[in-house]
Amino acid sequence: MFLGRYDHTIDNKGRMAVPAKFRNELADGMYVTRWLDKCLALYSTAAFETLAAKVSALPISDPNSRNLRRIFFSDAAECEIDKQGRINIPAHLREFAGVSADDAAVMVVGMNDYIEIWARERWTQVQAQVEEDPNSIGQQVAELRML
Amino acid sequence: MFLGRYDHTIDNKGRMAVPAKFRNELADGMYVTRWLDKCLALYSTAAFETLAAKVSALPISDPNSRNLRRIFFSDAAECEIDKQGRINIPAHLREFAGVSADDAAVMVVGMNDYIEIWARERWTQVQAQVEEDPNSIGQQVAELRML
DNA sequence: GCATAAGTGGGGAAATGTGGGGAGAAATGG
DNA sequence: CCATTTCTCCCCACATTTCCCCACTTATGC
Repeated sequence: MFLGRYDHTIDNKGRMAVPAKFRNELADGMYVTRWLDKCLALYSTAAFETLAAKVSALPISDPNSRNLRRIFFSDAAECEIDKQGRINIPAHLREFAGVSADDAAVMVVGMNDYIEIWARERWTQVQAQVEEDPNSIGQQVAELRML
Repeated sequence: MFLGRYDHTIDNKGRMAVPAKFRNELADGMYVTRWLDKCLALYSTAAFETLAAKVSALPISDPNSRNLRRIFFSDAAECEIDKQGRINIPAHLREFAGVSADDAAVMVVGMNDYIEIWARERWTQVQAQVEEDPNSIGQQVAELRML
């Protein structure tokens, strides 16, 4: 279960520290790929394979399904963790997510069954956007509790 | 069943003592997250997992659902209790609840199936608000009897 | 009043996040 | 084919944070 958010950096060699609390669940390897809303997604091997199967099962006749499949697979990369607990994010993914600058600030966000990696500026925007919403996050969660 | 309220403090390391009477029910672990009215909620593992499953089940195709999910999981944290019966409240949650000052005063409130954590000032405000409106509580209780 | 438990504070060891150097592999150009 | 450059990976080093343990004070119960 990936929870919480962590302020990290991607150094000028493209390395990013994986939050220590996430490493156990990623011990069997991990995969990074591009994701919706201009962020990156990091999956454990098991989760990635499950998701890959689901994406592959989408009807090839549907244009949206084809596009999702393209996004998902074409930019995916396996990540290996070094002795300092860091992974290497491929250059094209760093560019996609807007974290290609030297020592770029990123937010690493637990999403229960996967992890999202955001340029910090974009993350604060998302957060601000949600806070502004009159139908607040708390309210929506409260409604979910009732179900 | 969580009952009663307790005057506690969060020290400058972010640690807060869990009321002794709550510890039995939280023996299997607990999770803290943001909640309505700028307070924090503390759940038992079972209760949190139920809620997390509901949030995870929201459709990823909807941008609002994606953002809801982001905020929910990014502000949640598993809490481990130390030998003194304390838990660590993550910094971003302390800020959210207005208890980021050193040795901040908090109110820990039993809410039957979960626990609320309040900055003491905010708690007294809420209480005062209720006192000002003597009819409302009686009225609501009366309405509840109808159910 | 005494014994036990509960809440609070602080010190020290270990883990975490980050930066940089250097060996080796891969790519480029002659 | 060789020499040079570039890139990747591994290791070490440092600052900071986190975690664990011990000690003290207050509250509770017999």
